Formats: sequence, C-alpha cells, structure tokens
Amino acid sequence: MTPDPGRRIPEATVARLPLYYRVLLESAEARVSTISSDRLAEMAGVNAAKVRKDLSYLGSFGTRGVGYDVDYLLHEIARELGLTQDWPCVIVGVGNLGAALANYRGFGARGFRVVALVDADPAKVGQTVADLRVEAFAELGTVCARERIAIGIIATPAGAAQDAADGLVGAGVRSVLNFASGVLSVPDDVSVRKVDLATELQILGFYQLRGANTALNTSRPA
Amino acid sequence: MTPDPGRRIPEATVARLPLYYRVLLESAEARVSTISSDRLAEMAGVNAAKVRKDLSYLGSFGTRGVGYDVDYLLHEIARELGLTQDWPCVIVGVGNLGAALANYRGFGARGFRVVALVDADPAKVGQTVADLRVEAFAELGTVCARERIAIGIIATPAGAAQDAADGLVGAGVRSVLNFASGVLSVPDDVSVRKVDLATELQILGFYQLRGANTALNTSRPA
DNA sequence: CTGACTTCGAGAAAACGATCACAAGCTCGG
DNA sequence: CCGAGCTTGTGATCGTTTTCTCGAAGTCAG
Ligand SMILES: NC(=O)c1ccc[n+]([C@@H]2O[C@H](COP(=O)([O-])OP(=O)(O)OC[C@H]3O[C@@H](n4cnc5c(N)ncnc54)[C@H](O)[C@@H]3O)[C@@H](O)[C@H]2O)c1
Ligand SMILES: NC(=O)c1ccc[n+]([C@@H]2O[C@H](COP(=O)([O-])OP(=O)(O)OC[C@H]3O[C@@H](n4cnc5c(N)ncnc54)[C@H](O)[C@@H]3O)[C@@H](O)[C@H]2O)c1
Repeated sequence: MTPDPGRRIPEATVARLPLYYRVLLESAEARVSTISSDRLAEMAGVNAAKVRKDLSYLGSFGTRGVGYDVDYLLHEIARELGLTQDWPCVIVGVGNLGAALANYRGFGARGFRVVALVDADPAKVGQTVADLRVEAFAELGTVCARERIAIGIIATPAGAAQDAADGLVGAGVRSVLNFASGVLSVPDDVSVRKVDLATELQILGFYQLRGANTALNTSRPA
Repeated sequence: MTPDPGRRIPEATVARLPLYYRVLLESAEARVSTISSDRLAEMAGVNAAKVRKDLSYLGSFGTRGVGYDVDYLLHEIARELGLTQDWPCVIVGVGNLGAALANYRGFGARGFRVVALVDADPAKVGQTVADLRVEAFAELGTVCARERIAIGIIATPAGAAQDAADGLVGAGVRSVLNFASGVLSVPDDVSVRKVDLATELQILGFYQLRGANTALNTSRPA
C-alpha cells in the first residue's frame, strides 16, 4: 500500500505539503520556472530550513545553486498527495453548511469532486442542490458503492454526526472530514479530520486575552 | 495583559481546551458533577496523562481520589478562553460560505456573536442576511469601531483575502479567522487562524493512498 | 578553466510535546 | 483513627519537530 517503503513522511510535513502546493501553483501561474527554498518559505510563511527538510522527505529534487523546478516539484507533491487521482466525495447533511459546500466550485485542489448528497430529512430528499439530487440517508450505502466514494464529508448537526460516521464506515469509506463538533469514534483504519469553527474562535479568544499572537496555523497531525 | 504571568500555557494545550470544554459541557448536561481525568480523556479521545498535564497548567483544580468538579472546571476553562466575555465578530464576504456562517446559530461557544456583515459587491450591500444588513466594504472601519469588533472572519475569494485582512487590521481588529486559501500577511501582534477545506482533503488523500490513518486532529499552533 | 556566489541536503542541537510512572493527597468504610 | 483504594500532579523520559549550521554541489561571468 505504501508507495515507497522506507520513506516515512512526518505528519507535520504532510500537513504542510498542501501549503507548498498552493504557493507553487501561484508561482507557476506567474511563469516562474525555478524557486529557491528561501522564496518558497517566504511565500508560505515558514522557515526556509523547514521547507528544505520537508521537501527532502520526497526526494532530492533541488539543484544546488539554483533551487527547485516549479513544475517538477508540483508534479511530485501532487503525486504524493494523490492529486493525480480522482476522489469522489459525498456530503452527509445538506443544511446551511452542506449546501454551501456542495455549491462551492473550486476546492482548489483538483481531484476532489462532490458527487453525491445525503440527508435524513424527508423534505430535503429529492431536492436538487448544486445539480445533484439529495438522496435519503438510508441510501448512503448504495450511493457510496455506486459512486465509489472515497471521502465522506459530515455536515449534520452534532447529534447525528456519529450516525453519519457509522453509515460512512459501514459503506466502506475510510476517510472522513467532520464539520460537526464533538468526537467521532471510528475503527483504527479510518482517518478522520475535524474542522471546528467554535474551537478556532475559542483559540483566538485565548490569545486575544493574552495579548499574544498565534501564527497562521494549518491543521494538525495525531 | 497576561492574566497570570508565570503561567505560560503551551499552544498544544490551548488548542485542546475547547475540546475539554465541550466534553465537560456534555457531562454537565448529563448531571455529572465530578469527572476523572480517565473519563475525560476517554470522552475527548486523548491520553489521560495529557489531560492532567493540560489542566495542571490552569492550576490545581482536581481532588485526588475524586477527580475534577465539572462546573468548576468549566468555569476555569471558560475564564481562560475568554468565554465569559463578549466577542463581537464581523464576517467579510457574504457569499456562499459567509451567508452560511451568518445563518449559523450555535457557535457552540458562547460569547461569539456575528454582529456585522460586509461585502464588496454593490448588489449585496443593503440586503439582509440573518437579520443583519450587509454593509459596504468601504464601511469596514466604521463598522468595526461602532460594533467594537474583536474578531474578523474572512470569507471572500482568495484574491480579496489580503485586502479584507488589511481592512480589518487597519480597523484595529487583532484576531482573524480566514477561510480563504493562501497566506495572509499581517503585523506581528495580529493572530490569524486558517480553516482550509482543500488542505484537509489533501491530507486525507495522502493517508488514504498510504493506507495509514491520521487521528482526529484539531487545529494547530505556530 | 577558475573563482565568486548561490543554494541544497543533512547532521546535530535545541525546543517542544506526549507519555510514563509514582509519590502525595484525598475519601470512605469500618 | 486507620488502612485500602482512587486519582491527581509532576518529575523523568522519550519521540517528534524545528532550527542551526555548514560542507557539497551547482551556476555563471570573465
Ligand atoms: N452553518 C455553519 O456555518 C457551520 C459552521 C461551522 C460548523 N457547522 C457545523 O456543521 C453542521 C451543520 O450545520 P448546519 O448549519 O448546516 O446545520 P443545518 O441544521 O442547517 O443542517 C443539518 C442538515 O443535516 C441533516 N441531518 C440531520 N440528521 C441527519 C442524519 N442522521 N443524516 C443525514 N443528514 C442529517 C438535516 O436534515 C439538515 O439538513 C453542524 O454540526 C454545525 O455545528 C456549521
Ligand atoms: N463555499 C464553501 O463551501 C467554501 C468552503 C471552504 C472554503 N471556502 C472559501 O471561502 C471563500 C468564500 O467562498 P464562497 O463560496 O462563499 O465564495 P462566494 O463567491 O460565494 O462569496 C464571496 C463573497 O465575497 C465578496 N467579496 C469579494 N471581494 C470582496 C472584498 N474585497 N471585500 C469584501 N467582500 C468581498 C463577494 O462579493 C462575494 O459575496 C473562498 O475563499 C473559498 O475558497 C468556501
């Protein structure tokens, strides 16, 4: 399963690869063909040594005295993150947030496509949101199989999030992005990442009280 | 500014306090008056020793042989995170996502209130969203001053995010939550936290390719 | 070709965070 | 009042991440 055994990439590094990818995309659009770790670091808002170490986990792609070839690096990161693949996603819970996500054209990263919507509310089922028909929650298994769903996005109220997760896991989905608050319990072989507005605001509150500042975070490992 | 000098709370701990807070809220609702670090850890999905160490940074609130008083702990965490205060927020960019956020009643954490909406699109200005009138981007400074805005939430397209941030900073806002992709540049004394869907999906993609799993992350420090 | 200059790659050190392990301190039954 | 039984709080340890530093390896002008 592991593409290249022996190369274990630290979680902190994995979390930064998407950031580098975006910065490199910008550079590519600006017709920059080569970029130094210093410049990349500046644009990404991180330390240059960190950039070099992160990239070194992928291989030795740089040229000393010159820097990294933007296109080549883009390609390597894309391959590492699976951006060259297709990732069909399902949104569970088509409310306020679920609908906004479904309508959001431009996940930035290619490959991620919302191909199905599921909701438990009978009034919602059958409606069309973002050109997709909302399916019943009971159909989740069928839908996941039919659409070969790789990633489940949970946008239900907190109380229903565990049900949604159970449904996804039961349908064979092994990657979940959870917008509901609370902790999900899933089997060991399922990855869950959480996006929590309340948490973010509370962290901001803490640092504002302290008069201190917290850097531009991304998301975190284990 | 620092509430209690000498107590420096690690960023990793700060990021977990909101999680503990939510778990404690659940316990309180279930009429549980006392909770052990073991139980709290289980509910939060973390290690018990970590819970104890985290809480020990706030003070010695536990009772050996018994555990922690739920209400007291809730109060202490709330105080530490500033949840006892009022945090007026402004949303900049009332599109798909901005509108969903504005309509979202239940930030979970109390104190955070969306009190103003701002958009650059003349067609949006004057509209009412979630009982609030959308104001012009040019009015951002005025609005922030009038409403004593503490936190700015950026939900504009990526290209406008830096403008939005500059406007907020210029208006004296020192805490920013950014939903747009890309890196914001702000003065040292301003805290920025980023929520990025694309990043999260890409991280999930990586681990799915690897067949490995990543734990339920929250958000991250520096 | 040479030398000045640039930049990577990686070893080593420092900082940070997670976990272990256990003494100290509390409750409670008898 | 005592001893058994829990659970906290924290020093010690370990693994991870960040940062520093510098030799190696490249470019390029002349
Ligand atoms: N709206 C926001 O801006 C926002 C922001 C951050 C986080 N969130 C979180 O996202 C989640 C959704 O928020 P929302 O505002 O969209 O809520 P919402 O009430 O508008 O939508 C929830 C939807 O989930 C559906 N649902 C309920 N139970 C379900 C189940 N078992 N299976 C499938 N669907 C089910 C409901 O029918 C409804 O359509 C919440 O957990 C909220 O905390 C929302
Ligand atoms: N919609 C989603 O589900 C979603 C999910 C994740 C991230 N995002 C990100 O959130 C941001 C907003 O997404 P969206 O789907 O709501 O986009 P949108 O186009 O629907 O809304 C953007 C709004 O910002 C306004 N705007 C543009 N420039 C502005 C400026 N300088 N000042 C103030 N307002 C301005 C526009 O008039 C528009 O109303 C994007 O950066 C997107 O990447 C969106």
